[in-house]
Amino acid sequence: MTCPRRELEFCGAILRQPAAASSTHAALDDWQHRRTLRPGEVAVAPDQTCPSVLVLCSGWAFRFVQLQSGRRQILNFLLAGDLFSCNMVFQERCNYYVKALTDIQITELQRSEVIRRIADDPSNLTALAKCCATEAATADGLLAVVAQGSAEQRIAYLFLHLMQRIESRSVIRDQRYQFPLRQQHIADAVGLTVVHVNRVLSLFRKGGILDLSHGVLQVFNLPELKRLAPLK
Amino acid sequence: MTCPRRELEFCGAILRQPAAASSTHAALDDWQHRRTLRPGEVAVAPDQTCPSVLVLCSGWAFRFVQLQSGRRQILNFLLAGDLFSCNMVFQERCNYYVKALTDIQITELQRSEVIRRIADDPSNLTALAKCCATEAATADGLLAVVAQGSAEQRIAYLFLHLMQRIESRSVIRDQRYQFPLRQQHIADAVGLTVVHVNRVLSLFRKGGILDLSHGVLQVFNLPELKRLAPLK
DNA sequence: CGGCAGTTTGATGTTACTCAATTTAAGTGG
DNA sequence: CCACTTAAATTGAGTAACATCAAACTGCCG
Repeated sequence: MTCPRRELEFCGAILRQPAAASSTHAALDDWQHRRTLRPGEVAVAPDQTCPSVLVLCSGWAFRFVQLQSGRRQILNFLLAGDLFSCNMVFQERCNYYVKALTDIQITELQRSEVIRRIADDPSNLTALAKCCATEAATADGLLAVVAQGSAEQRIAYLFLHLMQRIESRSVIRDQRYQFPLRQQHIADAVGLTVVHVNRVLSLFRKGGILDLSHGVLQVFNLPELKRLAPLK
Repeated sequence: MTCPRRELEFCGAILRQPAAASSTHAALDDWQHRRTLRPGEVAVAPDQTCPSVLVLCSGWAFRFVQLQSGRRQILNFLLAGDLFSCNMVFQERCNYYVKALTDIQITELQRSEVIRRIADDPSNLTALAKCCATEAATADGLLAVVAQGSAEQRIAYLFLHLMQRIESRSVIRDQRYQFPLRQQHIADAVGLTVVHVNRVLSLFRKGGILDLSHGVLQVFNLPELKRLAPLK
């Protein structure tokens, strides 16, 4: 469709390419299916079994768990091409929600077919492994910074991390990034309150480091931002 | 050796069983190797390339990252049978430390052989996937509780989580668990200071919930402990 | 006995939370 | 285009949780 070529990116792309030596696009359509969601709509929830492997194909989404205290923890943000999670390849049940942040398109891949392709082609297995490794490293990094860092460090880290991921997908001009996050999302991702996130963002703005508004992140002082983030 | 049968547990056991239809134990010895470490010794560090897949075979260890602030974040604790991390199966380089908490034995598996066995037997792939899924879920859970929970909730969660894992490996009597953690380790795992961990532990003790001393965790009021932990 | 690592306790400081109100931005229907 | 509604961002004041600093205490080992 209007989907960019990088549609399935990391794991996804590599899952798609080595189809059984049949026809190119026509044959693919019967094991993959497209779905569209509006902002705020839930793509998967922990109680439902999910028969297919889900890949975000355009837009932004986020994966989170709901705590019984009423709070939620955003585990990560999903960008175009991201697998919802690597577990999804092998597990029917997931223990998290995925919600659309913007308008999104998601691709549903038939699980059995995905597994077959992985078993068939070792390079696919390697690709999946790389995907798992990245996912794990991301989780570790966020844990470390949330557990050990100050509010400024947490937010700086989150932004840098997202910036890198966006950069790997598209060309950035003038250090401007499309950033459809609300302050509440940032808060839920790094374990702060919205109010406090707001204060830190104000500080960053006044300090000439960056400005996030109207869904656009603009970085003025990248070195300073990097200095704040405690690892990487 | 003196290693219990559950040596390689989750992934490990399944990696070992389906050897190429050759002899049983004699043939295995040439692709796996045993190493012994004392408490505090480092098994792997981020800068070194690691030619083999490492499995903890006895004792306790922990995986952590060192932040430039001087703090460290313990990512998880390793029990007998645990793979150091699932990434290790495919990646030579790891971006974390693993350090012995007690006397430990570790098994080094030749990576190429491990990969071959996974590729050969689909059930091994499934086992590895299950291992990744568990690892990811664990990471997500810890992140959520560290980001969103109070000091008491964090510690309660960590303890419950470790208790479950110990239970899955051995029989527990009287709610007594071997727990070789120092308070510093708890602090570094859940993002608190030692002093504060100490206070919370005192509270738990005075509240008749549990007592951790001399390397033994004894739980008196399990329901209350569970009530504290915000998820699971 | 002295030294060391770990634990415990107290006093004080600071970060980040809570509650509450105001302002701005973004829609929506007329 | 303008009144009306709603969601998001911003600001202030008071508070609670946790950090920091410092010291004393414990058990252990040489």
